[in-house]
Amino acid sequence: MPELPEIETFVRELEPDLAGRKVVDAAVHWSKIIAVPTAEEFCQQIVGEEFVSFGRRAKYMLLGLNSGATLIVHLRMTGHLHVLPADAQPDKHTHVVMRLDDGHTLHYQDPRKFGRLWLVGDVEPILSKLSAEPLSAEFTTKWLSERLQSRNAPIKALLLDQTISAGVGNIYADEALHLAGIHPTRPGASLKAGEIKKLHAAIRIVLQQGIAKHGSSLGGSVLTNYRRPNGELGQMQDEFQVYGREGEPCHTCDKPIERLVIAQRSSHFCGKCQK
DNA sequence: ATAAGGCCCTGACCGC
DNA sequence: TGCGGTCAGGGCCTTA
Repeated sequence: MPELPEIETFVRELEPDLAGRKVVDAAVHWSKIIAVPTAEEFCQQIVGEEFVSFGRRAKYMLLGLNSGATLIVHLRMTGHLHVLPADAQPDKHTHVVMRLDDGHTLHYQDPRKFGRLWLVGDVEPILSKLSAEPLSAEFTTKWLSERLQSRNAPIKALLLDQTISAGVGNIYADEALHLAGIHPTRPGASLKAGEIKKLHAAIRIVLQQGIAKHGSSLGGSVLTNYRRPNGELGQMQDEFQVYGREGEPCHTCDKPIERLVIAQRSSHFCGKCQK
């Protein structure tokens, strides 16, 4: 599923194709995919806009437009944004089509229909609750420590909380906990200072590795939930130590990787390396 | 305030 | 081969 590294890859690789392009026509085929404004207003307002800046906040793509408005895209589970030739036919999972002034079209596809698009003048109301960017200087060990203290929920659940570690999802949470040697069921408040320091470092390391590997791609079907904008697969899945490896030997100690459901999400961990 | 559970969706997968 | 049931899962909402 697309998490911070996947979204970062998306934004970086979309920029060369979208920078300076103007939207000349837009159609929405499934209206709920537009969170703000209405689908009709979206189609009217996006026409004439030019893509001028490309950013990311946590798992949100921020596509800046020449009017000052921002097109925010969240891919959730199975969303894709692709720049395609003009004659590319929308398939049954294509919910938004934007025709560009250079003859290409921008398609938003999403089999699960969980993703959302916002077209707004002010991004703040949508992004205001997010924690600091985990790769920024603002995200310190102290910052993380303050948000874990007095929390009794399992650390795995807390890492998925976007007000604690923004941009971290199920995969990178499992990988970070393994790298830090921390068991996913540990209550947040039970972590010692040294463990939080290790966890803080581990979050940054796995996210940076994910970006370097252009994200992770899983599955081999239409639900292959992440591809780079050019259709290529990411490479991070080859580096996983625990995620999706239930029953396979831990690369460190050979003990089979275990799986447990925590906060309605599957968690993968090594019972020997993670205390 | 925190924590837990439900909901949105539908392709994949399993058992019969 | 076909059918029904179950699962996955991010973020938001409701409930306790």
